[in-house]
Amino acid sequence: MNEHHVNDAKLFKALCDEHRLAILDLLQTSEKCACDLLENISISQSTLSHHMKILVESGIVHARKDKKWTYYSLCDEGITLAKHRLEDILNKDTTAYLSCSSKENKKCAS
Amino acid sequence: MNEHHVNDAKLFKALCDEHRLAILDLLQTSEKCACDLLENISISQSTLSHHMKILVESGIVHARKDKKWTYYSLCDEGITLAKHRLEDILNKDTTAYLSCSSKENKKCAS
DNA sequence: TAATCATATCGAGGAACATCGATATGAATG
DNA sequence: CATTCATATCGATGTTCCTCGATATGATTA
Repeated sequence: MNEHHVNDAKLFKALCDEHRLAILDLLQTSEKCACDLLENISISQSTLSHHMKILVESGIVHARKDKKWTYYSLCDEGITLAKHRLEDILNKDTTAYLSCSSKENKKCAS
Repeated sequence: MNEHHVNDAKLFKALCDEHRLAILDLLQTSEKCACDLLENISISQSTLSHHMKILVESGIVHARKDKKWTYYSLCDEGITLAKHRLEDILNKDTTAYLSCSSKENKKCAS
């Protein structure tokens, strides 16, 4: 299994949960602390903390600690990377070198 | 919970598995039938069929039946949609109207 | 320094998912 | 028309993930 695919799968797993998408939505306008997010999403505090960890580890969100609070914001670098990875995965290769597999024992004529 | 987030989560779930990413990689150069894909990925036939169903239902991949074979290819419309959804989710809102929540009982000064 | 507040971590329960072998379906072939 | 081939579906199993309450941590406040 290609290691890139494993890493890309991890990246997109951060976007697989509806609560995490809602959190990203809230972060679009500005940096927010955990208590701000918690006020707007119907999940427990421990669950929010779990989701924030996944978002931060994906590189899409940045965490900043100040006094008692942790502030979260969208991270430009992670976002750019995610977009590029999606481009690579979904862009058709227009320089295709073969129209089908090169195996000789193929029974399938595509 | 916002219905858009539920739908977007479904879309990105299609990209969450390393085998599905490997399949998309194989489809970049050209349309492939299931047996072509099976030759290049170390999973069982029933598992491949399961993954293809998820990819097709996500709209990213198109399936075409001809005689005994099913041919799969990247679907331009689904790909465009996926890119747009990622843009919407990850693009910072530069027309932000508020720097923080408007709740009055906030204890957090962000 | 005891109490309170914001957040993180832990452990458990349950749901969703990937995987497989067995089997079904439906088309081609001898 | 029985067999083979390509793919889909089913049912079971193990793993991953979301969720929660309880608790830990670490900073602020009375």
